Amino acid sequence: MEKNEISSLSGSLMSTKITSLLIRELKTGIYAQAERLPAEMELAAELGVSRTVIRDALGNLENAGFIERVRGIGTVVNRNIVELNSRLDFKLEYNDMIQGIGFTASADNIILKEEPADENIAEKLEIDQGARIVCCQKRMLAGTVPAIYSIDCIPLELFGKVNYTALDWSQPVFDLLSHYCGLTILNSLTSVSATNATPMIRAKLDVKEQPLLLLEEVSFCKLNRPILYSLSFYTDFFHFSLLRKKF
Amino acid sequence: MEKNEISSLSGSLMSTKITSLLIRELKTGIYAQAERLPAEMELAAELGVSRTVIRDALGNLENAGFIERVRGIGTVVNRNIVELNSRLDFKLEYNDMIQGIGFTASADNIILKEEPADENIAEKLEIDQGARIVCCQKRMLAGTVPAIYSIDCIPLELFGKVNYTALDWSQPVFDLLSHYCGLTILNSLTSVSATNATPMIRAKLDVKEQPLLLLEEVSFCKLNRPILYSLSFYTDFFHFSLLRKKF
DNA sequence: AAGTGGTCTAGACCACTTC
DNA sequence: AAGTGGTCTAGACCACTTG
Repeated sequence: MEKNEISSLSGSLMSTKITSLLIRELKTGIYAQAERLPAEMELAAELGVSRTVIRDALGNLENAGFIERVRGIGTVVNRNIVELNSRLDFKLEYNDMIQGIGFTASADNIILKEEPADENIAEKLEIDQGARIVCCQKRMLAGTVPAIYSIDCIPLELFGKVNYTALDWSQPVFDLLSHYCGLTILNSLTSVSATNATPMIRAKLDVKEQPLLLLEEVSFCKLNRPILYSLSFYTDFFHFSLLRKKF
Repeated sequence: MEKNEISSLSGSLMSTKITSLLIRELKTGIYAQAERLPAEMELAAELGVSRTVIRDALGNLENAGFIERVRGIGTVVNRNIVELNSRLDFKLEYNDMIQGIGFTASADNIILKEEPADENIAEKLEIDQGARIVCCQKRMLAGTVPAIYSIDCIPLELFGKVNYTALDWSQPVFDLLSHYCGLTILNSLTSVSATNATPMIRAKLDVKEQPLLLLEEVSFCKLNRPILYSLSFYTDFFHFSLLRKKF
């Protein structure tokens, strides 16, 4: 963990860089076996930043449940939570989720359409009803096992002059939005439910009796701007974890 | 929003008190219509605390998705998120969840048992396999509609000299743990899935085809100490929302 | 008594957006 | 140029836990 590593980290703010660094060190680095983190003043000195920045970063880690800070004791690591990999409260691309548990991700059965927005989608994406949206349905595989069926809807206007039909929609939608629309997804507001879905989706996911987990979500970029509406159907291939906090 | 209100707020740390205050003001108080919050220096002056504390509190609000802080612009309120009421990433007692959406909460079909912990529960609660646990099953109603079936398991030793069979188990388990064991639940690690449950549970919840949402959770008090293992089966009476963040 | 995190002061400069 | 949030300095004291 050297100072010069920090400048190359993701994130524009120093505290987010330190946050990422500490998460990495907690998961697989020099704190991979640690039950405590060093004192705030120590960390500040080691990483060459002020205690302010360290406290910001530790605050982020605490919010994510990775650590607990206790007066008089120190910064205690919560290993149960550091070691989780499929967290429902973290927004990831489908590919990253699949790779995160050690499988090769791929997509097939891709259907690309352009449609007018219905009332529901128009409201969610804050666009006019009837405005054109691009809808991409696909099936995601983990290795050879079908694991997710997704329907992603994006306002056509976000593509500007880009011809969306020429893009490779087997790529993660996050990447398309980032490369061709210059938009970065920061978070998503998600509704969770259990469903039997449609016979078509059940067939594609190769399930029989078993119900599916449905995530209906609106994804936002900077300043709460909605840019993506999606439905994702999950088989029990994934075991989603979630930290629920008292407020 | 007066200074003397602050001292009576919940939480021991000043920043958590300010956090609660600001959430209340954002939901139903003087910022209920606000698109922005005042500048940090202004808030600090108004509330009689330093900018440090304000920044801690705003950090909490940002982490919960209520606001976004932008350099050069200010603190922007995310009304979509402030106005949510059933958040899956917030840990609430069943009663509070039901009352939160405007219904009267009650419990029936209560079954109380004492059992030895099986391997799974022993591991989750960090107790010896075979150690005695108290299991309380019940059905929660929203008004007259069955909405949740829950199974709560607590290590017997936590009750010390208290005779648990004499307690009123229609009360929230949080309250029993707090009053009789002196333990406060801070958060829970939850596994989310879709299930058809058992015929008994389906019958009690009065559902036909519709699958249920299952939350399997371990609840923790201070220093990551597990004190409660529970299974909760939810009908589609609840519409759970969740903020998923990119990290 | 020593060490920890939580709060505070009273500034300062930087990066960014808006006017 | 003015105002915002992000970072920083160089301290200080308090509340709490441990030796």
